[in-house]
Amino acid sequence: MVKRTAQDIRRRNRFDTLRCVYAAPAPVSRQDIAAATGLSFATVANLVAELLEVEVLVEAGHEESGGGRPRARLAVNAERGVLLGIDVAETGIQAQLFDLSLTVLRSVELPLPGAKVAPADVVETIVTGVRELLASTGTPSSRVLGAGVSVPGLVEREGGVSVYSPYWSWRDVPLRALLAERLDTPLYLDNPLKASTVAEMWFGAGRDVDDLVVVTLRAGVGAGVAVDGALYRGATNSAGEWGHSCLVLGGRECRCGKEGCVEAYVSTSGVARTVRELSPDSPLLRDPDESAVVEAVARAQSQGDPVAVETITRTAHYLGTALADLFNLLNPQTLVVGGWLADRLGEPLLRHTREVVARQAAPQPPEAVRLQRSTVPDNPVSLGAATFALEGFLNDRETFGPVKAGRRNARGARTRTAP
Amino acid sequence: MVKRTAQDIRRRNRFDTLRCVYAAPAPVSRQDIAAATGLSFATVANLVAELLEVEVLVEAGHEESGGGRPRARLAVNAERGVLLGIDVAETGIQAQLFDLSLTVLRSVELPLPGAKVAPADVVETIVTGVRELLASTGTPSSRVLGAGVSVPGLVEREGGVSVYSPYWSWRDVPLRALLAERLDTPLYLDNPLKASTVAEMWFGAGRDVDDLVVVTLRAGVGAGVAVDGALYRGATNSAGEWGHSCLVLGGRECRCGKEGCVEAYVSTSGVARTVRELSPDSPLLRDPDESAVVEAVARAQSQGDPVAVETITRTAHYLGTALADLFNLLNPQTLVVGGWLADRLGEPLLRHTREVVARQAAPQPPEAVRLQRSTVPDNPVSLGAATFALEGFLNDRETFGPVKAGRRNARGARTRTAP
DNA sequence: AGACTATTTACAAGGGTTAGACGAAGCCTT
DNA sequence: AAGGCTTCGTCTAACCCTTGTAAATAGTCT
Repeated sequence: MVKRTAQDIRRRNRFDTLRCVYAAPAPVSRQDIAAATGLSFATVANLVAELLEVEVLVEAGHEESGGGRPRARLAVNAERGVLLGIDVAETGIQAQLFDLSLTVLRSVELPLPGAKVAPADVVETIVTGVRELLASTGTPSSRVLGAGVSVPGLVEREGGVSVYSPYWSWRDVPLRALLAERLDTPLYLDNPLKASTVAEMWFGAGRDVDDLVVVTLRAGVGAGVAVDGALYRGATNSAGEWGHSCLVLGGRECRCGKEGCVEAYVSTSGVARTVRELSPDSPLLRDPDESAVVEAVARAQSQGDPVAVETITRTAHYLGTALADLFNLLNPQTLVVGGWLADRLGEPLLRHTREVVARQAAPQPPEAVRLQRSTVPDNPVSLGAATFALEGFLNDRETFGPVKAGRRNARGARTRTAP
Repeated sequence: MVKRTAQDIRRRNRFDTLRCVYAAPAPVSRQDIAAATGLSFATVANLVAELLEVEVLVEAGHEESGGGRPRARLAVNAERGVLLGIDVAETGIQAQLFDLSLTVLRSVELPLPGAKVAPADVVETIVTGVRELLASTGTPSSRVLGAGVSVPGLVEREGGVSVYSPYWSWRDVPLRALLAERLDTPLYLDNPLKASTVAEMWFGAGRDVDDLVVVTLRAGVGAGVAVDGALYRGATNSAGEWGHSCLVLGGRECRCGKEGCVEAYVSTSGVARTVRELSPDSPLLRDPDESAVVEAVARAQSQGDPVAVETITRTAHYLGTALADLFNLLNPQTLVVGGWLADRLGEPLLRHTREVVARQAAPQPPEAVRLQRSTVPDNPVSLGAATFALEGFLNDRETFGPVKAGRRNARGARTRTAP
């Protein structure tokens, strides 16, 4: 059984406090934070003092006051340092440099060799990308607070090992160790589903929600689950493998070897297949590339093309059925749909899906079924990876010591004066 | 956001400590508890002292010692009081009286009126059952520490309200309030899935596991999820509604109105349907009652009857597929299958199911896929209901105050002697 | 009886939260 | 310009929880 200590509470409260600051569109006051987190004002003041001390937060002006001392406004100190977020995908990597407010400063995309990709190739590409990001922005590596790396597949997080990667058939590749030889910064490894979920929790629809499910629709599909404000990882950090859940027993063959997987219906290739099933010689299939088909469907449906419209309807039916199951099983406060496919097919798909979900999720009352599109801009995976680095930094015991004697003494407290 | 305090830690540790004592087949020492929970010995000694004080635990002899002070053995004080567990099902209720070691002292079953069942009927039946249990055992009601009531459907736990009950079309019935008028004991309301899961966590396969999924196969089917040693409830306490997840899009009609639900395949009626599909005039169907069909299948398969064997195989295929999805999505340490159907079909079903799950849960390594039958004897629902009452009692601030001044003073500690 | 050993108990220290007193910083009135 | 009023932020003492460690305890062994 995992042990829980008082410091976990503190850590959690620090997270909540900071999440509040990130979540707000404008600088917030200590009072706002206390109200939002449910913590006492004293505690918030404590935590904020600590965050100001290490310069993660800064004071940013004051609120208007109608008599009485004006509230100080707090904001993230974007200048405090930078974070790296790296999204390793099948065909290439995207590396992004963020300031501490998690604004993208610069990004690069680098292809991976087309043939069999070895761990060394990925390491080399990442290192190149990182060097380029730092060089082009003139950032000394001392300012990097941490780097998050997302690799597909099963990841053993603490050890920084890619346990299994489907594309490249990796087994137990100690990726963090390999990268640590080349990069001098704290490294955090996880997979894209977890990264997207964390991004959504800090900066997206999960900001003011404690239980949510994030579903990502791209070439593959998957889910991330957050319970009680924390990412749910399961026993071996592989919770959320939802893409190969069975939607149709004995249905479409899936690339995983099974039949009827969710992914065979609501991924990029799944949608393309739906088009082919509906109308094998539809002009939508002119370009055989599956992404192109999806783009074509998106364009055509807005002009009322019947095949495109029916494709959307069917996809919504598949997706809605699968999502209703998630609602019933996990009962989240809200369910977020993101990923390239969801972006492309956008509101029309979601609108239909919402109807299906509402119908199928009975006996859940309809208002309990909140379904929304991801509000995270740009690439949620690299943002999420950077967020892992942020979380890691916030847990750094060097910076955020247990109520440091130094600081407290400086303020004259904590030193027992009596016998 | 829900607030976390230091007392939560204490409460949690108290639970863990006691769970240890319950879990062990024989009385355990403080050292055993410390080892099992990962707590320091001092803390365990603290908690045990408190539990001894309120007489929930008693010392039960000493271990053999090869030189040195022998370890004291601790056991639950069964005499400390009694708990009630009430399982309200479609056709009748089962009420059980437990001592504090959660041994059944007596049970009664009472039918509910066959026609439309009103809340007052259920209340009346429960009250009758409880009176009978107490009268027949000569238990004064002052010895009852609490009563747990399981009702099917959606339950709003804090309020003690049955939000929706499918059998009787109840909506927002304030069951706890109604019962409180008639019974003078703390009441805890929840549904059968949650109850079974909690029973499994305290007394079954979840004793030494922090993340588990409990699947119940009866007339209906459902799941319960425990995360991090605590029951996962979701946003509105309705997590675990798994029975109407889609297994076959457009498949068998389900009584819920949807098609292809898990429940239409692996419930009692689902199995009977499988038999009918396989061989419409099989002798297994002689008795048209669905439970009787399942019993017949269980008997016949052990004699190698081909229809029965094929029924088992198919059911295992359905069940295995559905369970593999749960493994992939939730990644529990272990998955427990219980319920009348699982009891009847027993090991043959599980053996086949295990194979299917192992095949379909890739890329999970096979050893990560632990699938076992429920080890809770008798009725897990009423046991779980009683466990809710136990948990409630353990959270009672009267009994387990925050480090009570009284007790501590008696022992001479905690009173600052200096200025 | 005395030595030895392992278990309990007691206690102080350390980490956390929080109410409440008090100084600080603005508005407003006189 | 001074003083009242009001609200915010800091500080401190009090309380809750865990835990390392010294002292007391209760057995076995010689």
